[in-house]
Amino acid sequence: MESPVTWQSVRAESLRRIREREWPPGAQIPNEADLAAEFGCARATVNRALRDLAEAGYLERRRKGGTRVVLTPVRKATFEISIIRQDVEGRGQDYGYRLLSDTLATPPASVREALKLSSPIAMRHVRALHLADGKPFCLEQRWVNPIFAGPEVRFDAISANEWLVRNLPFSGGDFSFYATPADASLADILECNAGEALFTIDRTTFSDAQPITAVTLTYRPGFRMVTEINQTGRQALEKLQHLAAPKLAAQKDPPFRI
Amino acid sequence: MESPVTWQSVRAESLRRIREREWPPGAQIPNEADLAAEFGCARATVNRALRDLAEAGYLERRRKGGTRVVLTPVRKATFEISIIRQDVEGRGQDYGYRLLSDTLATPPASVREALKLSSPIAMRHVRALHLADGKPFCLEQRWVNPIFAGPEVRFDAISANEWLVRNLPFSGGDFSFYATPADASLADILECNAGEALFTIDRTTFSDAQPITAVTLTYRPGFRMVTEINQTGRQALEKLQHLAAPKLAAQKDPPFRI
DNA sequence: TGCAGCATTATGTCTATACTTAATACTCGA
DNA sequence: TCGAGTATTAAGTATAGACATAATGCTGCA
Repeated sequence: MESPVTWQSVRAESLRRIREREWPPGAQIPNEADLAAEFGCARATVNRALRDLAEAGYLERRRKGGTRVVLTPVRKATFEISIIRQDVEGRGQDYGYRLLSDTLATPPASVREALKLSSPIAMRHVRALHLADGKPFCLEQRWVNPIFAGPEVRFDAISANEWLVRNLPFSGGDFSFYATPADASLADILECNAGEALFTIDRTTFSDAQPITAVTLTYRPGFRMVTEINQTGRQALEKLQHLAAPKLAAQKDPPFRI
Repeated sequence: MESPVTWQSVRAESLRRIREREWPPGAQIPNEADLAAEFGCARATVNRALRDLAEAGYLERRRKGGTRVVLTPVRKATFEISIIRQDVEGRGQDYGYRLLSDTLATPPASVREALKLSSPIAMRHVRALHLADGKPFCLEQRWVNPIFAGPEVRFDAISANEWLVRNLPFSGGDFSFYATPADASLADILECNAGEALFTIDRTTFSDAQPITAVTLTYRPGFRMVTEINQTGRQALEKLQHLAAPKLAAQKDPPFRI
């Protein structure tokens, strides 16, 4: 009895050919129908495998144009952005939270621009400190559109970070990551020296073009954000050995957390 | 004539139900067969749509357990890691490159550990500066395993970054991002003030458990790494209107570059 | 009561077939 | 020679049916 050729095994074998330059960078590979015939499986199975490799950045596919190995592979790294409490607890540390201020004010031009606000409406300005093992971990400075979280929503027991993720999930936006020097105020809050280099994340969030929130997260000195490369790893290699004894194979998406 | 129900339209309608809490967080959703019947399509089509939403982090699926909406959505941000030259050119700036040093030396313990080297073998230590519009953009400090790039490979015209990506692509590894203060040497090279906060990336690369390289990329002050959230966007909404008039729909993966 | 083992169930996947769509390549006429 | 229009190609997707697999949960025995 022949065990079926799985799409993972087709992916594994294809990846081996790419890695070992049997299919060199820039080259066109055989079309799905031919590969299906070679592997002894249905075209849909080949399609699934090659589509996966294309999503991972190994191949480029075009209708009629066929499939080719990318010239300069653009590797993809994926971050899982979890709420800060989960992040701290995931490090095995005690999580703490302290609301510093919560006022209504007109955001500065930079924030209005990031949120694509034409008129200078008043927004909630929330500042809060996240603690790990009792020590400052991350300062959250946030502008919240009061339409989404009016004054009845208090951020003294639960952070705006967590409230928003729980209550307005599934929204879009963008991130930017950079380094800032600690000014006197930041140094005071994060209990570090003025001038220290701090890892910082800016994030804006929208719901269907409506601005929800803009936040700056400033982490304590020494913080690192870690991820693994999107390595289509090692699995399902046994299946195609009658073809070419694949050495490496495939596991999907082992992403990381910040 | 009935136009066929596409998997994108099923994804769009499902996403709408998630967003509008018709399928609230934590709830179990109907099984594939039922949804296929409801939507009037094949189960495979529903499978494709729900699998996509699961990959995007909206749903959790388990055999026999069924499919449920995740409680706290862990958003995924995807970076495309391109070579530095492409990154600079993509900003519309002139790219320049200068090799600073290229020696053989024993890497320090921290690097040996990151590369999982048991014995202190000699590696190539390469330092080079990437320029944008003639000004320092990024300092590359790299340890390269000479097994993969011996002395015959020169890094004076093409950067190690680019040579490795072109010649040893498709390898795995990990990243970490953090902020460092500029010491005197960094300040000198990057033409900034000592003590300035610099965005830094550490990266290690392996090929099948063999260490290839460990690199530290230190960017000039003001550098920002930008990405968009993995927003399953807006498309293919017209198809299921006889069902429930979806408002939002789906476009896949708009990732960014560093 | 407790647990081993089996029945059930929902997702995962493969197949074969058909049709759609994007894009290249070719043809033919100006 | 060029360019418009058409034929062809390869990927994209839908479908029905079948079987595989992982987990749950029930049953019955100890």
